[in-house]
Amino acid sequence: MERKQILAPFKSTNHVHSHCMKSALTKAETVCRSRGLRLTRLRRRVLELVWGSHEPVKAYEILEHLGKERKRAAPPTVYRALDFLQGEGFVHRIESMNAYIGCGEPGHQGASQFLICQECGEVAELDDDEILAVILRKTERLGFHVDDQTVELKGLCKSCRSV
Amino acid sequence: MERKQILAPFKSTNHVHSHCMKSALTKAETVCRSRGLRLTRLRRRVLELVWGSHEPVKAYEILEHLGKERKRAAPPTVYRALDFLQGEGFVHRIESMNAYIGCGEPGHQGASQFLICQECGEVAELDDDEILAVILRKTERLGFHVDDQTVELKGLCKSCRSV
DNA sequence: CAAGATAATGTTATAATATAACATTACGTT
DNA sequence: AACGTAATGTTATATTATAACATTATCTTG
Repeated sequence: MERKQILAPFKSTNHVHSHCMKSALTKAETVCRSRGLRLTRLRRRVLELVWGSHEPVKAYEILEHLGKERKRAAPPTVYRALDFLQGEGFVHRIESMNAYIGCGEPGHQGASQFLICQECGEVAELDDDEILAVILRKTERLGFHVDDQTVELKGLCKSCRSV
Repeated sequence: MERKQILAPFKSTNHVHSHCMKSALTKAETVCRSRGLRLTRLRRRVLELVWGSHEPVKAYEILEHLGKERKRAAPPTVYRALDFLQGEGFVHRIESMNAYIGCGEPGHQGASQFLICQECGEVAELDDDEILAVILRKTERLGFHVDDQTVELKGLCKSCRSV
């Protein structure tokens, strides 16, 4: 099977978000089980909160939510959970926004490219062979070895363009 | 003349840094004059400090330097100067590091790709046609219109690989 | 099961990064 | 010189993130 290159498309208007979230959580559970990791109640809840939308979520927004549910929550609580989720490929950090987004293919370890709509805020995630290939080709020519890529593209998604 | 695509290469060991800095400042002055902008003493000094090395410089590092030279300096002093310098294409912000680097082609308005060596810290800057083209091609296919790209590639530069 | 080891979370404090809002100064124009 | 605008100064505070140590939960093994 060919590798999936559009990990998360922009959503259609009739997309049922609860399905995305549920599917992501189930996938994360499966991956954790197979990797011998603990998707604790806290980590699961943080993952859910990140998956609350297809827009990047800030650490302190998550913190606020948690604060309503438990006695209180301090920043390390959230940052540690996010670190775990990031490390396992369940969420990604959008560097240019200091925010987090659910991974379209939970547990996926490749290099992603993010398309961020400045109008609606939604983010799509690609793992595009050709983009990666050209980046590697051009940088290798300079003797550079890429370990980690940050590719964040801001602009307008299809639906926002046509409004 | 073909457009320059390597705006700032990794430096050779015998590179004379004062020349880079001087050339960047001169260029910035010229560009400001032609755009009717004021490269004030403060802005010039901040630009110099960013150009102090080929590694990204943090806002608060600049602030500290300024603090030694003037009575005191507050954050807005630095951030405002950086905003100006960024806006005119004299420095770039490296999003994944919260830091700033001199633009290899001061005043240049294109989309850059940054190669960041995790060993020596040095940054090279590209404005690569092919990378840009593939990104535009693949995103346009999805109906997405790119306004702004962040491409930051972390890894090992040639000299650090061969050590 | 109990005891010890390890992993996860809680807690307190503080560091690092960035901006808002308003006051003052410098500069260009007439 | 007077005015308007741009730049900088100043104070306060918002936002983002981590260090360090205490406690609790879970796992492992005797």
